[in-house]
Amino acid sequence: MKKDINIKEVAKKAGVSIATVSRVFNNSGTVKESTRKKIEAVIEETGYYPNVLARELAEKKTHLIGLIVHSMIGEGIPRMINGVNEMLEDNDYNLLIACTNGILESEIKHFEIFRSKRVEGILFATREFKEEHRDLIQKIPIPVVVLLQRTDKEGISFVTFDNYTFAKDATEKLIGLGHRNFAFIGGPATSVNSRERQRGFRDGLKENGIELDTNLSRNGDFTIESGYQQMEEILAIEKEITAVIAVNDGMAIGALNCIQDHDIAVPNDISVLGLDDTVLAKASRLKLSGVHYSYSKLGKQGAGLLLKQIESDEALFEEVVLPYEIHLRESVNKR
Amino acid sequence: MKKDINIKEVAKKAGVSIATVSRVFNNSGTVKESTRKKIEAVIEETGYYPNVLARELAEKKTHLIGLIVHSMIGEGIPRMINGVNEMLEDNDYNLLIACTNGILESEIKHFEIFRSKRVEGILFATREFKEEHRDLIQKIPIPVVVLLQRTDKEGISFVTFDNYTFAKDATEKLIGLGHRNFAFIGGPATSVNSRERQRGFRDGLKENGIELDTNLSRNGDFTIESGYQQMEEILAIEKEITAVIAVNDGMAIGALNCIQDHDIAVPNDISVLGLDDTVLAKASRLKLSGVHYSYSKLGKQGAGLLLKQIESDEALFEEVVLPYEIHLRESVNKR
DNA sequence: AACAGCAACCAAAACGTTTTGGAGGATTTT
DNA sequence: AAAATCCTCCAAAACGTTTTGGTTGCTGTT
Repeated sequence: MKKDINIKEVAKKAGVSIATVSRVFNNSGTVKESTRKKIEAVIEETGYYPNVLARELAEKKTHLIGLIVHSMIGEGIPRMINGVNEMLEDNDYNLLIACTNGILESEIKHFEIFRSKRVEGILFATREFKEEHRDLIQKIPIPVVVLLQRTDKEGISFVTFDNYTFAKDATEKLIGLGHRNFAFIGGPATSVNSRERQRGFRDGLKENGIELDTNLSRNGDFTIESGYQQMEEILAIEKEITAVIAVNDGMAIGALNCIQDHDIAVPNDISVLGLDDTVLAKASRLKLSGVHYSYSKLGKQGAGLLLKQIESDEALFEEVVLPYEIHLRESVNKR
Repeated sequence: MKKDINIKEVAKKAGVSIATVSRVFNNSGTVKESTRKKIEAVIEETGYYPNVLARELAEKKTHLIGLIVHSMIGEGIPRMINGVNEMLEDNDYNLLIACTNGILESEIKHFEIFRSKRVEGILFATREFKEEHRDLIQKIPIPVVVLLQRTDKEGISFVTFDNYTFAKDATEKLIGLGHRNFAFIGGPATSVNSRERQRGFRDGLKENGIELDTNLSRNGDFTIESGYQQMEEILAIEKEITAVIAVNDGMAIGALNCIQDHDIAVPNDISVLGLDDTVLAKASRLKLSGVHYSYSKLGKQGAGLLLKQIESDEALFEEVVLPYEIHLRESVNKR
């Protein structure tokens, strides 16, 4: 370890007190032009830069935000982090990141680490928001904003997409195009967001008086392969369907490929839609339809909300639900 | 701000000195069982947890690593971060992240912020490693490991993939399959990694005595659309090619789609290979060939190397080049 | 009986800042 | 000419730890 020069040495070299050096560095208080010049010269000469740790200790402010996510993989979360980052950068905060793989113990551990690191606020994204999370957050005396998940109106702020609504909306768009025979490919039962989308889909059908064979609502694991696999099984059961909705693009692409491999025409025989909008949507020759929502904006707004809570003294509580857009592209047709 | 209880109060409540409380908390030194119990009871009761800032100030250790990346977008970097994270977690370090969009001023700024935050080491990924970066790193008295880029043997450690070699290797694989007429789709000239791959491709041809019409070596911008576009232009120039290599999957997919839209058979007429291996490779019905390398391992090794440098006193210098695998899938055929 | 060694603890220094309460001198006001 | 004000600066306290150097009293050795 190099020994860094500290404020005391600068003060000595400049023949002033450390208070004056501090004032010069932070532009606070009044300092005579000549002494300021002198101090600045010493700073320049010595390459002094302040020890932020000491400053933070004295100020009781760290300008640090903690972000806890369950995964880094996929298109969404990195974009979200990007958004968070932008907002923090604009406000001179720094970002501490932890990835938990959705393991509760790891989540708890990182809440504690972050707390003892004195972060000023925490952004939290998990796969499913549970009781334990609520308890955890309510026990912690620093602001927390939950991302990508509702918190069930318990005074914990969140910003998320409305999975239920856009899934229902997309379903109804297809119904509006004349579709009546649907199949659905959901994600693993552990994913709340997938369950919500599935619920939206079901309600969309129900409210339009359309029955669904429960065998035609299946669960994959978000991969392209599982989309293919589930579609294979759907086709084995029932060939009369005219539209397939998958909760994500990967499975939608898998389903699309499967259908085409069966020499069934997309979109003329079967329309395909993914409740998602990743690069995959534009990868195939036949552009996939889907729902677009901005993870980057979500991150930005979440961070903004958190900063607002940090500034404010009273614990304010806000729920933000972001908009979406349905993009019908080549994979969808009128009936 | 809540007032947190501090070690002094704990000491008072337990009727001991703060030194003893510190010893109990850190399991250092010897403490009588009975006093330990008493102190632990007070800690439990008050919910005391230490102020890491103060500890770090006293210890002159932050257990903090800074990661500076030029972008969060894409499949690679998030995986890399994941790898970094794993390694750091195992060693009880925390991760501070900044994203610069490749802007030099932003990079410099974050080096300084991180330094004054007293990070113990910095992982640095940039689009192109320049003079300025070398100067920057050599001026800074803390260990730095560069990721995804060579540093030109100047005592700055790095861990990267060997873009040149795998590109050449892949090219020669295709030559081995009988291909003689190539086209190439590179990235923007600003991307070193793309340029390296292009160089590998060229040398692969040259060493096998194959000429390349320079019009058939083109540059896109990494997007699917630009791959399509460049392929369109290639086909307009010369239809006799039998293999196309693109520096990334996106452009390879674009090229693939374009070729098929021209009713040219892949792989029978033209083989397609991307020097990459993202989800896109498995998205189309016809699985794309490519080169696989693990970003996650890169992150992990980079972080490991950095930690090693932090532990060790002498400035050690290491260059790590990670292995790759070439996957020939459906998009490639013998000639 | 004198002393060495050790367990258990404490007071105070050190870490490097910001901030506070004043002090000294110059300048303005009355 | 005295009083009030302002500018400039300083010494010291505060932030909450870890660590150092010692002290105390006890045990065992010679």
